[in-house]
Amino acid sequence: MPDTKSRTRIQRQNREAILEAALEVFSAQGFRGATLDQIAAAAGLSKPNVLYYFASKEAIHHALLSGLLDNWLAPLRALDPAGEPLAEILGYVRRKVEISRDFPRESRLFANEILQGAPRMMAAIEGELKALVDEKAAVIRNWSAQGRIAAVDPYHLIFSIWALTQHYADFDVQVRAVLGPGHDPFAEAGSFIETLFTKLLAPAA
Amino acid sequence: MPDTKSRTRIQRQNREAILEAALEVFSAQGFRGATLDQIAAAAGLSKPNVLYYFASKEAIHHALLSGLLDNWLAPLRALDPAGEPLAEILGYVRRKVEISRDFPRESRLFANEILQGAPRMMAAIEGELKALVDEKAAVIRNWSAQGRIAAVDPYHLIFSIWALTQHYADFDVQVRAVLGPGHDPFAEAGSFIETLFTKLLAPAA
DNA sequence: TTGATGTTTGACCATCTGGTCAGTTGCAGG
DNA sequence: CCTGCAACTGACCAGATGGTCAAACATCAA
Repeated sequence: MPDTKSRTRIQRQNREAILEAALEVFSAQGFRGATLDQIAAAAGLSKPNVLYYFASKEAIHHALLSGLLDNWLAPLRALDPAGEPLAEILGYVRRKVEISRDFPRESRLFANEILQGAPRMMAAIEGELKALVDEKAAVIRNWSAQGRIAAVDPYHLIFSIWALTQHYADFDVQVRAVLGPGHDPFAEAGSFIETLFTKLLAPAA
Repeated sequence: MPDTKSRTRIQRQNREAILEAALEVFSAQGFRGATLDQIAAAAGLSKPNVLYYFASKEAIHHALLSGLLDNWLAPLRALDPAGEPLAEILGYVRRKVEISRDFPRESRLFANEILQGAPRMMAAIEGELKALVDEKAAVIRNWSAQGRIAAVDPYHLIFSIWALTQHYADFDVQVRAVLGPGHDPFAEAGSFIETLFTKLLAPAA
């Protein structure tokens, strides 16, 4: 199992193909629902060959999840304490909507993991994720205290942004089934959610 | 497989025990992740005995899902076109929060199903669910047109209620991990979400 | 060309899992 | 007490699945 830093061209290509295929399969079927044969077929490789690049099914899943966390936290990390409060929060919202639109499989992979009790991500959630949220919640609380935005619980503000944006990726089939054809769920959601938070955060008169 | 309408006391008890156990296991592991052995163990029965009451794993899952839909739609169904608009919508929100608090496993079962593309629920979603949402969306749109609440897209209003309330059931472990101890997520969420929609729906001055 | 290393595969294995079945046990009505 | 049906079980099966391995094949520098 060659996983030192020295990767040949073929190694890089095949590892990439496997991760892409695994994302497709894991996000649609969950960890236990996915099979190595499905992943191998989707990657255009034989099963033993897949296991030549990754030690186990677990290892593939783990590689996906660790690669995911940074991208997942980036939008919140970019929230600037020195910026204009409402613009910063709406910017965060917009970035999250875009991520849901452009990376729905990643969102579903994450949702699957949390739904099952986050067995393989608890550490990251209690560590990195919580630390970042704590930090940004303090920033938002400060903005509220200064009267620059309405007084809201910053944690639940963040949760509500997660809930609203991820919903459109995770429950995509339901949203589309209910809306019927001729809709662009993410575009509509974007402006709806923006309105929602604009009204919520308007400072008291 | 005795599933006529005539059920003995033991039949009722054991079927109930199996469904309860299956809800626990399916909601935590997803359909493919769950095994009959787990369900049988959780129900305190042997595997063959479980299959004496239900024809297959599929049949158990199906029984759970069909029993679920009605309870799931009830809160929206209760939204009264003749009532006071804001009170009706906030009442719907409150009912959904309570359901997330009291039936988180059912919420996760549902979430698992939708996440995987709703393979066993598409019909119900495109049928019953869509019909009910269409009906209530028309009611809400009417309220908006009359200026009794702000002008909002009624579909995305309903989606946002689903997203916010179900998030606290489906992502419970994440919410608790981030909040840390000493919190009552559902109580806090309840008042946060109520505030959110109150501000959103306030009619234009 | 050749050897060495990296890549790929068919065949195989142990285990798990949904499901079957013949037969045993329990129980209620006569 | 007995009979007949409901309830239950151990043993078993076939297919799926994660993973192994020896051997074959490709690639490339010397």
